[in-house]
Amino acid sequence: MMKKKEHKECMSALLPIRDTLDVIGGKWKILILISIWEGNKHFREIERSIPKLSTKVLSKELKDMEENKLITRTVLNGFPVRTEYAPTEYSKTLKKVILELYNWGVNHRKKIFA
Amino acid sequence: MMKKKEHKECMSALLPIRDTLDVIGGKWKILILISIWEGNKHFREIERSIPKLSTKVLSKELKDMEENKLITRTVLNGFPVRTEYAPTEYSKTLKKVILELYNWGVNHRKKIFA
DNA sequence: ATTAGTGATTACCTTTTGGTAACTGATTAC
DNA sequence: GTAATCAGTTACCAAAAGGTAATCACTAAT
Repeated sequence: MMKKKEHKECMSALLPIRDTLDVIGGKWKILILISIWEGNKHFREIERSIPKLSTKVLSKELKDMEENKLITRTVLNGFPVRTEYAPTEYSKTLKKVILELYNWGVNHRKKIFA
Repeated sequence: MMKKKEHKECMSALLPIRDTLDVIGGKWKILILISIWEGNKHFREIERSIPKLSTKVLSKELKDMEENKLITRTVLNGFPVRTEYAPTEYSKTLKKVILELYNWGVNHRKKIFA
């Protein structure tokens, strides 16, 4: 009988972390969220507030964020059809997380470029 | 003269967040870090502790993590050349961040699948 | 010399992601 | 009817990420 090599499995409890990273990870999601928090409401407004962000990606990300209940989408009838995006109360629960990411990042820059 | 459409720019202060996500984002980095925190020291050990992780990706991620001072790499001479990976004290500063990601993720699962 | 184990690297291919630009459809001002 | 604006969508292509398998260098036992 071969003795099986020992190594510790460590996959449990990883799903929630993965979930969070799916929601706020990637290049644009936090930027878009912050843009909306800052008061940008309309598609073009958000688009213009984030250099290099394409309509295609914005469109996709907004859908994701709506599914994740971070924003609401309301279509207003009238002169040029306008859509209003607004942050949910729930989205604010991310502020603590984002602050942690920010703080660690600030410190890390110091550490790495020291 | 056209009046320029107003929209709030919001790019400042985003770099540190991006930095943090570069360090811990992606599919594998947190898993690898946790594996090493759990006590796995050697390449094969880490590899086997994380199903579906390929040598190529592990190799790349370990390099990144060394650059970011999250782990140390020591080559030990002797019967089959062994390399030991160990977590740095500095890596532990990530625990708070990861805990926040975890907590938010747990709550988010409840929110979304409710 | 051959075989085996460890820690990788490389070449090759597939999948995913992202960017560009054109286009739709609605409405209103001219 | 023409142009312009808003909110997207679609088709097409390019770049990045990821997976598989083969290979390499080193050592040690046989």
